[in-house]
Amino acid sequence: MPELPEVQSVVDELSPVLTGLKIVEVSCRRGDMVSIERFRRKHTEIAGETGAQISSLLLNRTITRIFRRAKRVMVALDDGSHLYIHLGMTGNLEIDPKVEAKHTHIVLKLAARQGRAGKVLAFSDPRRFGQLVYLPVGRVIDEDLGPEPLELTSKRLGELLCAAKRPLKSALLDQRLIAGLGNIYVDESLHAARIHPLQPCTQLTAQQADRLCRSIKQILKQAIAAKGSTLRDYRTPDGSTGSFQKMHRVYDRMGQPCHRCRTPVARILLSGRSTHFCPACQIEPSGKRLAQ
DNA sequence: GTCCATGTTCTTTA
DNA sequence: CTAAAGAACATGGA
Repeated sequence: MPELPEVQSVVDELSPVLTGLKIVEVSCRRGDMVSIERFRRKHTEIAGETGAQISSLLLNRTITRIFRRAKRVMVALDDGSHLYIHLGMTGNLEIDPKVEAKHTHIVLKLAARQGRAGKVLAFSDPRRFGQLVYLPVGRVIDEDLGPEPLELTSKRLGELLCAAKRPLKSALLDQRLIAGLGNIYVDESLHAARIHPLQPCTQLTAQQADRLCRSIKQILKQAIAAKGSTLRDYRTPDGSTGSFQKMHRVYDRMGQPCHRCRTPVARILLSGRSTHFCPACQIEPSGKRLAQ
């Protein structure tokens, strides 16, 4: 479900409703959906142990701030610790769910305070690729994450990318280089910048880096304004859908005409991911390369 | 039954 | 050692 625009939309909705509220009840049904210190693919510990641990760490804490870092919904707590929710592919955060979803794994109850209503926050995720991670005080929240794409300069983007010897798309998906883009927005950004996804990073020109940087920011801003793309599962915490999927130029449009030149959109497999591009307007580079 | 899916980590290979 | 490629995770829809 979530890349940067979807996560930003979730955060924008959660923040005004939950900030300042105190966690008065934690219900963790699956210990393998939570972890401490870092995201783990699979848990080898005794079932339930981490869940109980996290529950006691969160109980009676007050939420001081909610923000986004990369694709993570970050929650700052009043003792200086943080937690984050990574939504994986199908994760969903819902406020005051009317009916409990089939795959709800963690539920936080927040008390009413200072004239503001109490709330329930439910984290559900059918595929269970997501996770709630607790970060103790002092733990770096940026570990292994590259810079935010919306804060990049084209110079920095060029430097980051030209070091890698692989297709541009593969580098753009690497969260250690740039954190927040995923399959949809990489394809859309490359199309907007008229760059071929298979182009080697080493062949990136300064002009292309500049176009790419502008395109990434423009696409992300438009997508945030549209509250993200709802392909299937994604909903904001009040249950509404995003609408940016209507503005996709290449993603999931194989065979349909390119909006710029009417050439049918192509689809290939790259880094194990579906990759969509216009074979006519996403062309080979010309000009001086940033790397040799 | 098959293939595919907005993501990431872990393992294997080069 | 590093970098790249592939498998694994798990569920559900077409």
